[in-house]
Amino acid sequence: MSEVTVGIIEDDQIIREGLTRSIESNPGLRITLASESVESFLESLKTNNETDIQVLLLDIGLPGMNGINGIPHIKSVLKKTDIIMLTAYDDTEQIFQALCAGACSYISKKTSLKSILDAIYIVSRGGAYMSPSIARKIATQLNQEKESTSPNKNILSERQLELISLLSEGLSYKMVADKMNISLNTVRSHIRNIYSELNVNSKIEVINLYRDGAL
Amino acid sequence: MSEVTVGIIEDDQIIREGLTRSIESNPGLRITLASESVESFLESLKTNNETDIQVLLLDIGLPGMNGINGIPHIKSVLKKTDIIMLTAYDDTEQIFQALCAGACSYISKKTSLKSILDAIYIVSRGGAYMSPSIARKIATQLNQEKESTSPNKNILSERQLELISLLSEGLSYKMVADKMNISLNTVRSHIRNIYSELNVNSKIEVINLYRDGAL
DNA sequence: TGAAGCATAGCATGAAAATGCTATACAATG
DNA sequence: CATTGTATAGCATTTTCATGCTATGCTTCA
Repeated sequence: MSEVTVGIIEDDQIIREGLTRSIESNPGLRITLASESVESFLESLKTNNETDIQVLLLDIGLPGMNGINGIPHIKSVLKKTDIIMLTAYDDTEQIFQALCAGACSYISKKTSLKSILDAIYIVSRGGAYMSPSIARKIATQLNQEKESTSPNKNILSERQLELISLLSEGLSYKMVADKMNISLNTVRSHIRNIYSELNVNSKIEVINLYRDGAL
Repeated sequence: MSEVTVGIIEDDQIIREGLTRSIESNPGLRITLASESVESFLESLKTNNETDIQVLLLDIGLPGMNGINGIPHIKSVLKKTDIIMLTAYDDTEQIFQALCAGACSYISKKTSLKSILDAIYIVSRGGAYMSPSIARKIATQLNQEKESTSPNKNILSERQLELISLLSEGLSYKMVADKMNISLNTVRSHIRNIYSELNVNSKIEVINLYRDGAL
């Protein structure tokens, strides 16, 4: 397997050069561009006509544009580059913003150098790396988002939910009946019961509730 | 540090017993309960009055209630237990459902035994473990909620999107027509055009695309 | 200036869904 | 042992949807 090309955007010169040295000392990795801000990074890309960056280590706290806001700009030029956030801030909000903006991994600066190198390799192979504490924050956040005390939570039976799940895939009553091995009329009965329990009167409304995790 | 107590719910006897042996052979870990279904697990908890399970390995494909649907039931009894999904299915939808339901980690059954043991330790210390490929799926999913990789992105006009938006709220054609101040037949025309542009043939499919941010 | 795209509108028809009833079987529960 | 809840099933009716056509007025753009 050929070399993995790596970029760095990090404003702290000591950290940036330390990372550069560590990465360069690794035979499978090569730094193609290291900058101290998103702006200068994008400019260097243009002037050097450099596009070979498979993995980018990106700080958040930067002079000028911050790392998260910079992601769309970077992605618009380097469409195939995978971005690893490498940052001191690791609160849940920032993690989510970064991932939603297009980062594929998020690592705390406290992480060992070895783990950072591991992460680069993992990402270059199409994976993503999340440290245990960050993975936990993601899990906790996801699980709270739908922990809503919806009044409709748990009022439907397993069978009813199964039926809704099929409906939500776009199946007709007839297809649902076949798939669940029940008659078309039974599907209708279930639907009637579900509608009256949820106080709705169309498939769409039920599916919206289902997809919002309200059931 | 004291022993980590572990539970297992897995219907395949060979896998269940293999895991049990591997875990028991590890001095820091102890199996307190291994069951072949959520139902029998909950029952055993009751009859044995067992509540000491710090980490639970949970399969999805189980007889009776599936693992994801079982999470709320388990959590209602074992509030402090951390759940690791250990399963053969690893599509994005399932991963998200599991995490949203309250699992803190998700591991493919293809994962090495060592990684599974690592995951148990990590979780018991308050972290979470995501394999590279699963972490990547999570990152991709989060970021797709705003990205436009879909071939259907931007192929619909403003007016068409407005119409879909109303449809997705559960309005009928008639209600949409009133709200948009156009005739019922015009709504039909729009729908026809939308269906042919998206290559679908039902409201549900369009709304699914719309809600997935694919339009 | 003519083609292309979009929004508008109509008519017609068969398929699917929503809704009104009733009814049986089984398990759990008080 | 009667009640409640759930899953099953049937029939009938009205409404809504999906889809086949055609057609006009308005931009935009080559």
